[in-house]
Amino acid sequence: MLNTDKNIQITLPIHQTSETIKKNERFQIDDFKKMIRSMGLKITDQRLLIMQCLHDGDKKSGDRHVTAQELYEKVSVKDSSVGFATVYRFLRDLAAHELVTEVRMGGQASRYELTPKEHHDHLTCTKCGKICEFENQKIEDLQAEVARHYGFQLTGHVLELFGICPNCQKS
Amino acid sequence: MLNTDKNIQITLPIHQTSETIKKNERFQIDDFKKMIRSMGLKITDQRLLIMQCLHDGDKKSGDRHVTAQELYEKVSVKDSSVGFATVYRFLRDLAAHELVTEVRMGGQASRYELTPKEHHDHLTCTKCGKICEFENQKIEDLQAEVARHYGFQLTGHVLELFGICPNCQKS
DNA sequence: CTTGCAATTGATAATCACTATCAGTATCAA
DNA sequence: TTGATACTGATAGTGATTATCAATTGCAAG
Repeated sequence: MLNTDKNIQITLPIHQTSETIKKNERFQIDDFKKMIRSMGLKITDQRLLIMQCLHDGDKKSGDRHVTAQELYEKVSVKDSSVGFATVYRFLRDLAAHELVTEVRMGGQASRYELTPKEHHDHLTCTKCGKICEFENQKIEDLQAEVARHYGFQLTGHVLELFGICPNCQKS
Repeated sequence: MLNTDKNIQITLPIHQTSETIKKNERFQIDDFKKMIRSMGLKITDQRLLIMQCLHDGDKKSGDRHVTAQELYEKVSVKDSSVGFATVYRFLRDLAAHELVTEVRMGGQASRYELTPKEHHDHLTCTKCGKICEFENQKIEDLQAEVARHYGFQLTGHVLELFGICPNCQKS
């Protein structure tokens, strides 16, 4: 059986004080509820938990881009009764409403992240894997122009620059 | 049984004169053989046929970006004994050696094209999978500027625009 | 040319990511 | 509280791609 709203904090790491937890989590949960409602969906414990896991991301690696499977596993740790169909379904809904951003790269499964408030692209070092996020309005404008030229209604883009970072250029 | 090297031109469109065919095809075949050898693979009739079909592309739509299935069907028309495993396998080898470029996007199957000499980016329809190629020097310049700004030595990039094509906007 | 053997092939089964189905369950407006 | 309706989890199904393996073939060495 799932936790109800008022005791969802028991799924959080033990070392945090319950004070901190309540304050932080309460804020996020309300936020999540708004997002779910904005899609015209009902609020369920499963969906809140999925959003929480999406939001937390992979704390170890610091990577917010998660596959559906990985997300399902994260969710399972906190509540093993949640089925993966629910995770996939909800992720699809979130992506359709652009509340999460889907990135699919050759061969691999799709990766998802909560759509960041400010858009950014990536500049990745091919040696050390370091990622710089950047934002360039001129490039965005030109992209829109290109799409318009071909009569496309632009819905998204992937811009990844690859290079050698300053550090790796030395060695 | 597969055609041998010396009569492979029988698979070409009938309306071309055999003179034209021999000249054009001879050139391409030698070219293809070089590419296959450069990967350290053996030259087989199947592989030559696959490359030929890849090169010819979809003459009707003018789209060179083909899925593995579509390519398999093209190949099958010319020689129905070629298995689809062979097509997939060879396509994977070609992609690994960057002789073909793979474009994969949300939900749909991968599309492949012989890696073009001149660089271009893609504008992909998320509904039907149609791909438009474009080239925009201003965007390239801005990318270089961004990289310079972060002290990166730029080595490559991926720019994929996603949207709804004019056709799919109607329905 | 033969020949030998490793590379290649095609058929098939398996896998992988994802989706549809459906009976049971939970949400929430009234 | 309640009932229509949305949601859920289990399961089976799909479509693209990959692994397996016995039979075949390319090609280099003789």
